[in-house]
Amino acid sequence: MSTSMKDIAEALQLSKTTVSWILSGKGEEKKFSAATIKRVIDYTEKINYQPNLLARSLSLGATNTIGLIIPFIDDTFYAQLAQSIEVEAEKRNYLLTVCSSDGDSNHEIDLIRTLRSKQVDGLIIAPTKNSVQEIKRLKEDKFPFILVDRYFPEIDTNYIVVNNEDSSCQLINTLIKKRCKKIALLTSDVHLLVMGFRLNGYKKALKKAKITCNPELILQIQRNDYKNDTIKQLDRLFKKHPDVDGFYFSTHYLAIEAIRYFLSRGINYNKKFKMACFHETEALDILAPKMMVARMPVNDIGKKAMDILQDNITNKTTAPKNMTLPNEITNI
Amino acid sequence: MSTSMKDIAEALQLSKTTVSWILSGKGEEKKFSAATIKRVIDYTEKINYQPNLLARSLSLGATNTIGLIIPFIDDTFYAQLAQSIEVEAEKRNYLLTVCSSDGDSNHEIDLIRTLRSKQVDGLIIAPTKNSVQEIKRLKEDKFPFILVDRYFPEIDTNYIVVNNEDSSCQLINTLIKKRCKKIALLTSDVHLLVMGFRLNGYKKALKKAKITCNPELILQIQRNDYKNDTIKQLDRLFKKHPDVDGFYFSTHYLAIEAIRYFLSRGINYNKKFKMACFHETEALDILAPKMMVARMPVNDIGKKAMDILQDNITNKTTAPKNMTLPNEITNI
DNA sequence: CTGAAAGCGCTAACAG
DNA sequence: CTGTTAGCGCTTTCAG
Repeated sequence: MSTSMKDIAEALQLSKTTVSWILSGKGEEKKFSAATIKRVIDYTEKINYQPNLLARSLSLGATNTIGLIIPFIDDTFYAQLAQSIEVEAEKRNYLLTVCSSDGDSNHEIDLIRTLRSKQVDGLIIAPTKNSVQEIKRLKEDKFPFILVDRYFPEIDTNYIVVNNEDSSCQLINTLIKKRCKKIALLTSDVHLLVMGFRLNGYKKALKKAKITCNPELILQIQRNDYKNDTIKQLDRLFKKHPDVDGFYFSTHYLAIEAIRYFLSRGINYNKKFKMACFHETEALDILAPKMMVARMPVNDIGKKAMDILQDNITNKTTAPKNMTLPNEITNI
Repeated sequence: MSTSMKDIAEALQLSKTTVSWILSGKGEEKKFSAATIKRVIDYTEKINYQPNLLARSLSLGATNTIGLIIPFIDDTFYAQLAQSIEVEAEKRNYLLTVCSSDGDSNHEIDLIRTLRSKQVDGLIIAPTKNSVQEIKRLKEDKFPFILVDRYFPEIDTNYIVVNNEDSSCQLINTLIKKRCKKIALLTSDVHLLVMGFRLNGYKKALKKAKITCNPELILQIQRNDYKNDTIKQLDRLFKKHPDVDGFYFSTHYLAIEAIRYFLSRGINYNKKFKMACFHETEALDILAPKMMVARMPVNDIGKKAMDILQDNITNKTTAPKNMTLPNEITNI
C-alpha cells in the first residue's frame, strides 16, 4: 500500500499529529520549528506522499466533491453545460464528478443514491422525469442540490431554467414578422414539461398574431425512433399542407433531422422556409445560415448553479432559490 | 447527520456487527434468525438507510469507482467515448467519474493526483502531452490505469489506440483511386504524435502511388486560433495551388471549418474535390455526403479499455497490455 | 446465533 | 513546540 501519515511520522520520529498539522499548512500557526517543518515537507516531497482523501473526508465530514447528473453526456448541450460547471466547480475548489443517467429515471435515482452515499457535498441534477420521489427525499433530508434545465413545479427547490415559453414566443414572432402564415412545430415526447412550455410559447405567439393554431402542424416526434418518425411525420405534413412556410424546431437534433429530410427530398429549405430552433448545434449555422435560434446561456447556468449550490452547502437552511434565465434570441 | 449503523444497532438493540453482517447480505450465511434479519431489513428500509461509502471504502480498501480523464468533454469524440466507457463501467459495477483536463497538462496532472488521493480503483486517461512524468509515476506505483487514444512510446503501459497511420493511408488510397493528383492535408498542432502518424500514412500512400509529396499542401492549423488560421492557410493554398483536387482532414473539426470556408468562398466543394476525414461529427454526412471517413471504434475502445483495466485492478502485476484497433474506413 | 474490539488513515481537542 | 487520544462509519476477526 501507499505510505500513510503514520509511516511518515515513524520515519521522522515525530507524532502523527505533528505531521498532520504541518501538512495541512498550519505549521507556522502552531509554531513548529522551521527545521521540523522543513524536514516534514522535504520528506513528503521526496517520497511523493499523497494523503488518503477518503480518510480525510471521513474525518472532516466533507469531500469537496460535487456530483453532476445529466441525461446524456454526448448531447452537445449537456456536454457544454458539464464543461461550464466543471470550470466553475474548479474555481471554488470542488472536484466535479459527471455521471449520465441515459435519460433513464431508475438509473438517475441510482446515481443520486450512490453519489449521496459517497458523501458528495452537493448535487447538480438535470432531471429526467420520474425521479420526483428521490428529489423530494433530497429536500426532506436537507441535502444540498440544485436542478438545472428542468424542474418540478410541485416541489419548492433550488433550480435554474430558461424562459422556455417566452423565448419560444419570441422566436415565433420573428417568423411571423417575416410573413410566415403557416408555421409547423416539431417537438419531442421527452422533457414534456419543457416541451410544453415551448409549445405554449408557440401558441401564444400565433394567438397574438391572430393566426389560428392548426394541430396538424404540430408534430410530436418519438424520441426513441426520431429519425424514422421525423421522415414519416414530415411526409404526412407536406401531403396535407404543401403550403407550410415556416418551421420551428423545439430542439436542436430535430432541426438537423428535418434538414436531413429536406435534402433527401430535394427541398431548397433555406429559400422556401423561415426557420427557428431552440438550442443550436455544431454546423447548424452552415446548414441553415438564416435560422433564428434561442441560444442557451450555458455559462450563466453553470455559474449561477454553482453559486446557489455553494450557498446551499454552507448554509443548509436557506430558502430555495430559483432563477429563470433568458435566452439570447438571434440569427444564428 | 444521517443515521449510521450504530444508530440502527441502538434502535434495534443489536450490535453494530449484526447489522453489518445482515446488511452486507451475509445474514443467512452467518445464520442469524430470520426474525432478526427481517427486523433489520425492515427498519433500514423504513428509515431509508444509506451506508456511508466513504467509511466502507476506507475499511475495504476499494471504492468501486474508476476515474476517466479526457481533454475536452464537449468534443463529440470524447463525449461518445465517455458515454461508452460509462456503460461498460456500470456493467462491471463501477461508478465512473468523468473529469476533463481542458487539454492542459497541469490540470491533467492535478486530476490524476486528486483521483488517486480519492482512492479510485483505476484510471482511464486520454492524455494531453506533457504528463509523461505523472504517468510514469502511476506505473512505478503499480497503480492500475490505461491510456486511450494516445500513448507514450517511451513507457510500456496499458493502452488502446487506433491504427492511425494505416487508416490514414487507406483513406488517401481511396482518394487516389478516385484519381486525385493533388491532395491537401489539414492537420493540427495538438496531439502531435497522433497527427504525426496520420501524416505518415498520408505520405506513405502518396509514395506508393508515386505522387511526390509537396510540403506546401500540408497545412498545420494552430489549434488556439483554428477558425482564423484555417481561412488564412486555405486562402494561401488556393492562391498557389488552384488545382488541388483532394482534401484530407486529419480531424473532424478541421473538416467542418474547411467546409465553412468553402461555402464562404462559394466553392462547390462536393463536386470539385474528393475528401476524406478522420473521425466524423454530427451533420458531416449532410454537408459532405461523399466524404470518406475513418470511423473511431468508440464502443470497442470503451469495452476493451474496461476489460484491460479491470484485469489490471484485480491482478496488479500483469504485464502491460495494449491494442491497436482498426478504424472502419467507409463512405460516410 | 450475537457481540466486543481492533483497524482503515486522517483530524482535532486537550494536555503537557 | 509536540504528543496522546478519541473519533469519523464501516468491516471483520475472534470469542463466547
